This record gives sequence, C-alpha cells and structure tokens, in this order.
Amino acid sequence: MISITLPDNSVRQYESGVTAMEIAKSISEGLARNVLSAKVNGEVWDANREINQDAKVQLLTWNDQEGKATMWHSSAHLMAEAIEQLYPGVKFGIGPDIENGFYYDIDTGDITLTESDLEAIEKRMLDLAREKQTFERVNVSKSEANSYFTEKGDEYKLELIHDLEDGQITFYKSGTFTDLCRGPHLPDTSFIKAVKLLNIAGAYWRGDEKRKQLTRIYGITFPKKKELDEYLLLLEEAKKRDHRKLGKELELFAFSQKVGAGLPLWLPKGAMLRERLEQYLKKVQKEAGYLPVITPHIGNVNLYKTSGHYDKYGQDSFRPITTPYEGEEFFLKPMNCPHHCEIYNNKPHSYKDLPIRYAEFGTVYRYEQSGELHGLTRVRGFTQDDAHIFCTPDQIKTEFKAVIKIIMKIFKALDFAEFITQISLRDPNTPEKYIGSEENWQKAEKAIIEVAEEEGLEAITEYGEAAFYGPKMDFMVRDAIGRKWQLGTIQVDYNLPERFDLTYIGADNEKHRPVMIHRAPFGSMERFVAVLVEHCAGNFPLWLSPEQAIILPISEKYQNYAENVLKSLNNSDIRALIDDRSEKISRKIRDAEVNKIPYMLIVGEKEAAENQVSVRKHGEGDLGSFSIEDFASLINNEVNRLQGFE
RNA sequence: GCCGGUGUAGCUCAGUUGGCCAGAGCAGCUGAUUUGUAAUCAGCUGGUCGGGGGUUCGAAUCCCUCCACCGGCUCCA
Repeated sequence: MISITLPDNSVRQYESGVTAMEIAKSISEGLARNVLSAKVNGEVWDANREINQDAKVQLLTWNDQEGKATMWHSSAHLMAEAIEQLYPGVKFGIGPDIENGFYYDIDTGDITLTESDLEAIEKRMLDLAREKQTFERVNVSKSEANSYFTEKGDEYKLELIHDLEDGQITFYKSGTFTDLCRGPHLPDTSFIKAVKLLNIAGAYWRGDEKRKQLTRIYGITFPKKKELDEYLLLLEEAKKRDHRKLGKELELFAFSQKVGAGLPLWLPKGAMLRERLEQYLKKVQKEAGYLPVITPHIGNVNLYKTSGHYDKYGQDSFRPITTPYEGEEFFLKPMNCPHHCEIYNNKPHSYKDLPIRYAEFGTVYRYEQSGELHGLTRVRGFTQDDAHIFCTPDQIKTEFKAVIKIIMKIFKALDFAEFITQISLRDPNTPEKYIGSEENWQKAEKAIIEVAEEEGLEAITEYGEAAFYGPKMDFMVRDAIGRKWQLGTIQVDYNLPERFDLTYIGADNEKHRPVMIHRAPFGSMERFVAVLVEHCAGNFPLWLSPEQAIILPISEKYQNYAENVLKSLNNSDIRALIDDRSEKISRKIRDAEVNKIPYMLIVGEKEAAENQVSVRKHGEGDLGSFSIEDFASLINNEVNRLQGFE
C-alpha cells in the first residue's frame, strides 16, 4: 500500500501501481470524467501512469493551465496523426502546446498545405478523437528510437534523439501515430470535443533561418463545442480593437504605398493625440530634472563607428547618404544616444553637475525586414521619447528608480494595469554579440537586478535579450490579440561613455568615467499609441481624446446658442465641435457615439432658454442638464484626475 | 528576408467554368426636411479592378513579375 496526499492534505491509501485516474474514480465518477492529467510530486504525469510509491497528487482538469496544456499537447499528436493519414510520408519536427493551443512543425515534402486544407484535417481529427484512442507510453532505448525514425526517414526526430540521453527516451503511441515524446498525455482522445486549426505558416527548423523552413500549423481544441465558439467570438471581438482598424476608422494615422512601407503618416487627430502624450511626458520630465536637447536626423558615419552601431548594424541599415563631391558618408539616425554623448562632450563636467539628464523626442530610422512591418508597432521611422542620464556609478540605482517611478506614473495615468517587467541580460553562450568589458557588464547587470529586488518588481529574467552595449529592464504590454510588445525600457550602459571618452572631474580632482542610463518610458510614440488604442478600444481617456465634446443642436434655430457654448468651452480649454448638419438629433447622437466622442451636448429650446447643456456620455447615456460652467469643471476635474496632477 | 494567403470606389464588400458600358451599402455632393437622446427622404458624383508584362477575338477573372497588406518564422540598437 502507498499513501497518496491530495492538495487538501488528506491522505489516502492505495495499492502500489494505482493511477491518478483510479484515484479520481475513488473520489467521484464525475471528477474522473474531467481528469486530463495529474501532478505527481510536482511533475505532470499521464492520468493512467502507475504510481508506485508515496506521492503528493493533484488531479488536473480543464480548469488548470497544466490540464489545458496536456489537452493541447495531445491535440498536437492528434493533428499529426490526421495529417500523416491524409498526407502519407510527411515528416514531423516539434509539436508543443503553447499559451493558447498548440502547433506542429511539418515537412510536407513536395506538397504545399494551404488554409483550404485545414478543414479536412480538422474533420479527420474529430473522427480520430471519437475513436477514443489511448496514449500508450513506451520506454525505448536510444538505438531503438534511432532505428524507428531511421526506418521512417524522419531526420528531424533523429536530430532530436541525438541530443537526448539513453534511458530517458519515451515514445507515445496513439492510434496509427507514434511520436518521440516526453508526455504527458490525455487518458484518451475522446476528451477533445472541438477543434479549430487557426493558421498555417512557415517556421524555420529549430528557429534557425539558415535551416529548412517547415510548415507550422497552429490550432486549439476544447472539451466542449460551446467553449470553442466562445473562444472564436473572443478572437473576433479582439480584432475589433486592432489599432490598424481603429486607426483608420478614427482617422489617427495612415500609410501610403507612395510614401513607403513602414513610414506612418499621422493624421490631424492622431497627431493631436500624440502631442498631448508628449506634452504630458515633458511636464513630468521637467519636474524630474530633465533638460531638453535637439539633434539632427542624420549623423556622420564616424559617429556610429565610435558608438559601435556601425559594426553591429551597418549592413542592416538604410544605405548611407553621401555628400555629392567629397563622398562623405552620413547615416539616417538609428539611435539618439551617440548624439547625446557628443552633447555631453561639448564641455567639461564636474561631479557636482551630475546627474545630467538630456531628453529628446528623437525620430530615428531603422531598416526593418519587409515581413516584420506591422501597423504602428513595427515601423521604419519612429519617434522615441528618449533620454540619457549621465551619472556617477553610485547614482545609478537612485536614477534607475526615479525612471521606474516615471514609467509607473504613465502606466497608471493610462490605466495599463497589466504589464510585464522583464530584465534582459546577456546570453552567456554568445559573448561575441556584446561589446564592453566583463567587469562592466557584471556591474550593470547587478545594478538592474538589485533595483528590481529593492523596488519589489516582479520581473521575469531573459538571457540573450540585452542590448549589445548593456543590460536592460523592459516593460511590455499585450496587444488586442495577445502579442507582447516592448514599450518602456531602461538600460544601464558603461560602454558608450568609454567609446566616446566621456569624463567628469571628481572631488579628488581626477577624471572619472560617468555611467549612462538610456531610457524611454513610452518606448516609441508609434508603438505606444498603437497599444493605447487597443487597450482602450479607441475610447481614449478624456485628456487625450482628440475631441472631448460635440455640441448637437436640435435644429438650425439653436445654432447661435451652440456657437456660444463652443466659445465658452474653448475658453475653458475644452476641445469641442458642433455638428451643424440638418440631421435629426438621434442621427447626430449615433454618429458621435460611433466616433467615440466622450461627451455629447444636446442644445435645444430648453437649454438655450436656461443657458444649459444636456449632457450625454459616450457609452453611458443621458447625464441630465448642466450649466456650461459646471460641465467645464466636470471635464477639467476629470482631466486632472486622470493625469495624476490633482 | 523566408513560407502561406489577400489586393475591386474614401470605407465594408458582391462579381472568377474569360463575354453586354464593373455592382451594392455606407461616406461625399445637391436638394427637400428643422427634427429632443444610436441611422429622414430623393437625386447625383465617384473605380486605368494594386503596378507592369503576357496568353486570348475578348482578362477584375488565366500565366509571369514587382509592390503593398494579412498570419507566422527569423530579426528588432
């Protein structure tokens, strides 16, 4: 007999060799019907794998992320089985579960799969699922594993096996499909009741662009048809928030083939929105002791040779601009930091001057691969809300923390509650990708890690994500359909000060090297606005909205009064306009609602007589009558409250 | 850059076994209407069917090529 400890700390006795499924059945049949896998001593196991010693067991269902993962991983196998049956001879790469569903990478040989083939695969998957196929776990030796896939001719699996240790290799067999797999899997395929293959794409084998590109099919499955329908509805709703769609509808920005791919055109409403964000940050930065600087859009090639950007990105940049006679080379500015270093170098500095904080909304141009361009989130010309802080080594942490404070203030003002903090360090395996001394890297990485701890930030750490000159702390936000985008960034840099020979005179009257902190709270105005649009679905906070109120006269008779109201609002710094079309009031309201204008002010006979406006709030409805003064202070109070400037 | 898909009016879309002057709704313009909380009515304008080349008596429709966009991969100072 063995003792099984359940999550509520109750202990039950079972025969050795009991499975999680049997444990579930001994508790209740209903539970057993929902068990997908089980966590045994912290490791996720098949529900029908024998447990031979005392263990802590947690039964996993669809309500657990690990339960979902089991379902989706098994779904990848099911899809592979279906594809193998429909297209014999295909070879398989890897097929993992992911955050929302699963994928499998497939070498389809001479045939090309397209979206139109997905339906047939889905159908076969459902047929196979109904067969209630079990997943059989088999321990195999390395040579057995090799001979199986040699016979099958699947070089991808052979490559995977090559990296595995003998004695640690398992196969899973379900129906006609056998896969190299660590598991775990579902008790049987009948748990999969609904299947949707979402998209099909190319993916390099092992993520290496020099290797063969396989066909990747993404899918998702559910234990109930209804849940799939709900998920698809959710995806559709998310698409409505897409900044590319809303940006067009709300006339914020546009692209033109003639101007060039990845070069956004800010339309008046978008430009006004962006200006407000810039003004806001300028105000915050002024309070925090930043000094404005302005630098040109191009720089001599030697500037970037000094900074190291030329060696690193020279080949992946727009080609240099040359002077007509001398042949002098200039690059479009890809970064503001080299320019700011030269501003620092413009005169000698004392330790008493530090920290010095140079801020610039600097527009930079970077060549991005054509397949990478994406709305406003990935463009070839964009404006960073950049600043560089030059400080002494012992000022780093204080300055770093002050920057975090600014970023938090902004995120709070814009209601970005769900962001991810990431510490990006070097990949210790590829030192050639980085410049600067080991000692300085260690110092810089240590500073960031300590700041995160001291500030109590829950940060994830990613190795290999650092900039080539230094480690960084990034703040990421998800877009409407769950893609992560980096917004704010703070980077500690010991390298550029060396390369530009930046110095300050210390209290000891000796020259010392300052440290640079690169930081951009928004990241880029383009990307930030994109994410903001998706975050609020185009319903901007009042202080950013291009139009805060629209005055809707009931008829032409009240046009004069409407103009008086507009004048008063403008005098109170409220952005408003009049809808003077000869339309019915309900039509004007509808159009204002569709255009997401925060407040509608209806004026007719009654309002004109009493010097009032009838206020309707976007998405909420009638708020009743207000005097113009009361409405103005309602707006201005809300604006101040949202910006955190009360 | 790579794999797959898409490209018809300002917007959303119909039209493809190749065949009358390429259609609709919304937007726009003109006129009528003067309206009380989510679409008033009528008329009109608007497209080198992404660009170029080819096949054909004839191309939005078939082929080639370039461009842009969409979904991924790789990349992201």
